[in-house]
Amino acid sequence: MGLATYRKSVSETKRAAILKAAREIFLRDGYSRAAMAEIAREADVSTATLYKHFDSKETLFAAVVQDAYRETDTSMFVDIAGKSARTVLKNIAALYADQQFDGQMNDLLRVVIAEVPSAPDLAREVYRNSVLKRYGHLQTTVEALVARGDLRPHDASASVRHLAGMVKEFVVWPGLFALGFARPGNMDAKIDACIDAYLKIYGTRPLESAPSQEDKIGT
Amino acid sequence: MGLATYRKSVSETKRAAILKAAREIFLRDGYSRAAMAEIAREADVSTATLYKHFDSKETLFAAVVQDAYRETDTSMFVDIAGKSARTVLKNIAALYADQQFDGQMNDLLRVVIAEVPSAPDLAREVYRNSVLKRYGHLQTTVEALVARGDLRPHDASASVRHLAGMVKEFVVWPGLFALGFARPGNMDAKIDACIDAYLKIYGTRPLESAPSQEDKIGT
Amino acid sequence: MGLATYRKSVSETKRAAILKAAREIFLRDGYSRAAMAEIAREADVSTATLYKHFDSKETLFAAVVQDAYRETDTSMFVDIAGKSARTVLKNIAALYADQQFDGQMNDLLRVVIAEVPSAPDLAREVYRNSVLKRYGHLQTTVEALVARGDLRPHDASASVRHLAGMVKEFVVWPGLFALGFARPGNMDAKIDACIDAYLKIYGTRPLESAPSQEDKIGT
Amino acid sequence: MGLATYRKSVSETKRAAILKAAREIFLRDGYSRAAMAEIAREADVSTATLYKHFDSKETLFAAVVQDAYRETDTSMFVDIAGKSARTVLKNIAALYADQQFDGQMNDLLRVVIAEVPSAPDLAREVYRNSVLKRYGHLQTTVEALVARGDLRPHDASASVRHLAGMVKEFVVWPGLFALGFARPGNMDAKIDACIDAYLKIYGTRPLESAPSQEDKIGT
DNA sequence: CATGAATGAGTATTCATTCAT
DNA sequence: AATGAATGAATACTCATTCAT
Repeated sequence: MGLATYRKSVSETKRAAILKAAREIFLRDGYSRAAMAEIAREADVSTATLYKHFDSKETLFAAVVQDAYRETDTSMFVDIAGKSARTVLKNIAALYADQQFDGQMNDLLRVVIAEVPSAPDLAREVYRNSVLKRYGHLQTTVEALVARGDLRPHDASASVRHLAGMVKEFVVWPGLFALGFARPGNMDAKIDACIDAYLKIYGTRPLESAPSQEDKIGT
Repeated sequence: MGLATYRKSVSETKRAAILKAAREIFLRDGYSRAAMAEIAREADVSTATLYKHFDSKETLFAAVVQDAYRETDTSMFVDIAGKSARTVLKNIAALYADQQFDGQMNDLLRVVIAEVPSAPDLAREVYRNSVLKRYGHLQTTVEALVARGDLRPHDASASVRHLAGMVKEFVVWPGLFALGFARPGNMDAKIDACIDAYLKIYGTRPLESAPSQEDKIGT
Repeated sequence: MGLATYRKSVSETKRAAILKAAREIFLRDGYSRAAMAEIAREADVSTATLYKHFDSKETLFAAVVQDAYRETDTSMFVDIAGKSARTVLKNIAALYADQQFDGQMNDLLRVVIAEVPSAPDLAREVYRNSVLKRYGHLQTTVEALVARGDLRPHDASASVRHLAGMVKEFVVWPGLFALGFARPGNMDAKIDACIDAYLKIYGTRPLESAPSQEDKIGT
Repeated sequence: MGLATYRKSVSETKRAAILKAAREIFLRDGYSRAAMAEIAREADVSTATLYKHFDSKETLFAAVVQDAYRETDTSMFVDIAGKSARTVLKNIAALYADQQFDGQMNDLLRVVIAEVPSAPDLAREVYRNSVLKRYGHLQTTVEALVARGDLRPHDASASVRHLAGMVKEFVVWPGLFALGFARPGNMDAKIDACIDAYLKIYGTRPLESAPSQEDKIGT
């Protein structure tokens, strides 16, 4: 049994190494240009071993994507107790931005989008499990804020998408068009401005602790 | 000269046929999977003729993209005279949506995004000439509405991106994750909701002719 | 008839332009890499016109070669009257060297040799009409020198090849291995040394006007 | 390790088969006309395997050339002890002729020369490692003969090239102009005549064991 | 169980030659 | 007679996947 355990752990190690290498290569080269042989070399395993773990290039890619989203998707629940609506929303947005930038989510998203014609199921799954699931979390939070009286009653399912759309405009969209798009210095101010806009519509208080954001916003 | 004219017209015809076929194949298969031979066959020319017109696969793809954007980018100026802010913004949004859906812009965008690692210049150019240029047009219009007193004075360069972000969330974003994403039936209502949100923040009048949109919005 | 003459002269002009362009391109790129389209462009004619004059690439190449050799092969007769054997042989060798270097003969030779597998007849013809014919001329001259008593009686058909072999070693051989091999500064001294060696064997006089060549020769 | 050894031997076998096939095809068709697919077929491997062993057509060709010269270049040292100058030189010349004819060196040389425009480095290397190196060996031998008193003191670096030039005239030169030029029956007599000429200039003894070569020489 | 050599189908690109005007 | 656009066959090279050891 000790042997079996040992073997299993070795196997798991290799699997992790393959996933790491594959992520790197897929992100750098895109799906089509990524070569299985290079992934194997980078992971320091033989191609045969690679195929022992993942049936095909497609399977491997799907695993890379799942793996990347597994790290992120649960972490967006926040405790609203003792925090203003603004603070809560800012925290969530900051978390989201962190994930996009630090986890190379934009690069990954780009590859997933690229493979829509040949892997439509994967893209749909990513959309559901990542995009829509986040909206769900956000909506739950927003509804809690409404219940607490920090936000006016409204259709939260629509408002969260408005908010998300505004934030993505700065956090995701430019990253789709450039490799390695990094967090600009004024990112926080831009996100603040989105939340301000949101609170102007749905907030119950005049403009709680509103920073004079208008002068900070430029391009 | 008759000969030259004849040849030119034949050549133009073939060029157009190639572009059409290339667009179709690129949109269907993505860049990497698209085969020059198939494009040639679809355009009913030989591969050599194809290469007479376009130096390489990359060049051809760039031409397809330019071609697609040429059809759209000039058409977003609207006359605001005699129209309410809401009407003006709705018209622009509708125009944008039309372009995205009818011109297969989402599919094209996906392919451009896919090629960021290998054709970063093309992507940057698309981002500039298409995305940013549209924001410029929209900003001009918004500033005119401000000048007319329909909107409150504000940083229009930021607000147009907020508006665009909200609209894209419904018009573009889902289209990146699915082949042939078509305009959903409730698209107009969703766009209306975005504009309502925008006018709630920047509008000068209470809520001019506001439709009760909230009950129409679901998923 | 005036018209016919005009046309003919135009045609001849074009033919000459094609030959000139073809020679240039063939010498620069070799046979296989030379492109008919580029030759036509360089000659400022259409490809169709090119094919009107020369049936095929092979035909054109053969014509280029014939043309090149036509300019040179008749000019090696020299008048021995009033000149020493040394002077006569030096003149001939100098003439030969001039032809090889100025007429780009080495480059041409290289292309002919390259095409032996696909154009054996052409190579054989070049060998006969150029190499062997020159030997014939040289032999005639040598026999005249023998008759005059400047050289000892011997098998001139063999001796001329020995002389030619020695000279080629310096004049032709290195040129086959390098593009654009130019006449080195010490070429004359090297040729003199070959002729000295020749005269040591076949000369009748001790060493008529022998320059102390040994110190000049190095590599 | 048994596995590694096995694989290595299989790999070496394939590599050798590829080199053999490539040599054959290159010699037969020349560089440009030779097709990698045909070489692979002839070697009974897939094209991919071929490319595993040799990065490109150029690399393969260079390897073929190196391989051919590796077989020959070390073998030209001869022991002069107890042999007359004539015998020594004859042995060397015979060795050289054997290499040229048996090793298909003339055919190979032709292909190398053909590729001068596109692979100048390879040609230069062949010239240095093969042509010039041989001259060096020959010069060493000649200087030993001078030291022993069999040849008169002279500039050996020049004289060996004269000798080589004379021999090449018969052994190499015609072979460049015809595919599969084989050793003619009178080759030995022709080579003898070259050595006779050489000894007439540089030999110290009247004409040791001189065969009456003059009647044997024709064309 | 791991290996890495071998596969063969697939692709972008070139070029000698023809033909409708 | 001259044009130059069009052809289609040919070719170097790549890569996901398999299999004998």
